[in-house]
Amino acid sequence: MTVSRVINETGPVRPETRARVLAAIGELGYRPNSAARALVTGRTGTLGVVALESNLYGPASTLFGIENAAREAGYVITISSVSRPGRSSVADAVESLRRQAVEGIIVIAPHVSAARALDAVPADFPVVAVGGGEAATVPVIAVDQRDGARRATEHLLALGRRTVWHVAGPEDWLEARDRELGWRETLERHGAPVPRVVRGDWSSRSGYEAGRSLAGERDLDAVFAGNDQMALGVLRAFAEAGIAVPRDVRVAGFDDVPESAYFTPPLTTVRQDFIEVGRRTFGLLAGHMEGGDRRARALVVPELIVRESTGPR
Amino acid sequence: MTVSRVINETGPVRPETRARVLAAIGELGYRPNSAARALVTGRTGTLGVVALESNLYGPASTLFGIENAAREAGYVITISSVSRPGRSSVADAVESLRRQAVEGIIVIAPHVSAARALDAVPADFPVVAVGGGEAATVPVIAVDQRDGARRATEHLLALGRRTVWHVAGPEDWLEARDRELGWRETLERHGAPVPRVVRGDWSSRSGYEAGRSLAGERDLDAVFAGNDQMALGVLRAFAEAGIAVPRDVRVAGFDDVPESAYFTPPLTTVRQDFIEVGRRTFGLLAGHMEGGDRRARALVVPELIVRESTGPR
DNA sequence: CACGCAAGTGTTACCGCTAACACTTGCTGC
DNA sequence: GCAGCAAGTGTTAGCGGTAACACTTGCGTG
Repeated sequence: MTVSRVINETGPVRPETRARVLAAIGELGYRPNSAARALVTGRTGTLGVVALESNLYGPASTLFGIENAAREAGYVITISSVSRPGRSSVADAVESLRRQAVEGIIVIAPHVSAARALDAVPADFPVVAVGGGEAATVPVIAVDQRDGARRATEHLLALGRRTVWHVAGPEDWLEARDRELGWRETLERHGAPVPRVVRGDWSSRSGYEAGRSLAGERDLDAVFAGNDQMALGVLRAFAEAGIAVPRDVRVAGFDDVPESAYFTPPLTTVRQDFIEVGRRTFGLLAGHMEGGDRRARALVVPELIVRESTGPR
Repeated sequence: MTVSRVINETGPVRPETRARVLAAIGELGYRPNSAARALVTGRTGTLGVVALESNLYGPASTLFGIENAAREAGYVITISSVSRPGRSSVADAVESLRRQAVEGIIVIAPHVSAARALDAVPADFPVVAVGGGEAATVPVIAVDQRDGARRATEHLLALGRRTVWHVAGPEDWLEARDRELGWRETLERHGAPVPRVVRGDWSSRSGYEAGRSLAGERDLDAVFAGNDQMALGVLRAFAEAGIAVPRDVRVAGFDDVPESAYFTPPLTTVRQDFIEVGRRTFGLLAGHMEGGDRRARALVVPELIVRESTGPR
């Protein structure tokens, strides 16, 4: 019992006794048994993260932001990855984490089906979604995708472009929807014609194919790609087609991956602060665990980074 | 007791009884308490991963490969991230995971200081390192960096280049050392002069600076960059300096990140199969946990991917 | 000088599960 | 007809901590 008091710093212990306990701990290599402690206290000090098994820059960065904030608050993180987002796979991951007795769960899967899977989680269990959409029944933190898309689109229009074409992400990704929506709204508000949407899957390859498809269009003078990887593919396709960027066509992306400043040409893009997203996500979960509102929302504002790909050159 | 038997499928239970138990479980929403189970069995079913807090493509991919293999084997993964590799930070992360009573630890930190931190782990505790160097006192799995560097360098020499310059990664990274070693050995074996090494930090920015520094060199006709991000920076610097790739200088990278096929020009690079590394890492740890050899080693062979940046065009 | 009280330490019970063993039942084999 | 055995189920103890309470000691107070 005295040992317990020394370790947890609860209750009074004579300094000399404390020293003897600590000495014995060092000598014996004693390590408290976390299972026994969890059993009696009912707390595991563990949070679960459902992560998409992808190297997409955003999700991976967010994961580390969460881990950081959680560690500072004394929690450890258990991950359960999901190869493709889907209602049942996300539900399975959540169930697997709950069996591990995590105290709360963060879902990084900005996907329509993931949002649906979370509806099934009991209201008294703390779950938070990153980018989970406005209709979610759990607290959601997100970067304001619509606003970011608006900024990029307005930037292109302000350069005197007649309209802006869009290479969108997969239709079942909420972020792709919001970016497309922000782009469309902005065009309409400015009275610009809304061209057909070319859809990719976030990969550079799909951006390349979109770029080849766009290269044949007349009246093509500005392209807003749904992320930087697809923008890279577009740049590549245009280079092969002899279309000069930014002279003939201006191109913008989304995310500001660290490489985008070194594309040919350097890419104008919308920066998302993923580390901040991670930290705020943890904060939201912590609030939820203390009985906060299930309808809590947090928005992170993105920032337009202007580089040569839309430059006046 | 009968419930325990049903859940764990140990011992005989009459089918009808099993059905009733399962029905009750469903009805009550019963979930076994993992802490209590861990307490009595002495097994937590948890593995720890010490990961570098970075978006480097390799480590993140490896992490998912490990998670996948571990999940299939019935383990869950707890991560402890480290902002910068160092003897004490890695040791802290290991200690933090051991307090969580993980059954084994995988360290993804191919860094000299990480290797030293692992020497301090007791021999009877299962630890495996990814890319931990040959001198490590724990089992190590690694991609054969020297061989990959050799392939890239020989490819450039075979194109009739007089010699190959190298943009190396940080000196305290084992992978950077091995790639540099493979490059140097190959030049020496072919009787080619060994130019000065330009060193970066894996980032595109550092590659760009290296490229600017190289752009002033005479006799520059081939560059082997330590990873694809730095190669991208080199390509950018050369483009700005009016050096045409591959016509004037040929450039190769390392990693085969998905974007490298869409660089300008598409990048010749050395592919590492990180998912395979992750799977084999888990396998090695599983072997270690069953009392395997602490001196076990596993090598994954990389593959040269030839694209336009070294092309004959 | 008896009493109350705080500091410091110890005792007991219990968290929820499973290993080990005990018990009941029905069948097989001689 | 009974020993022996397997199937199926129950009982007991203990994993290693902590909450709650009990106990001793020394001190200040009326």
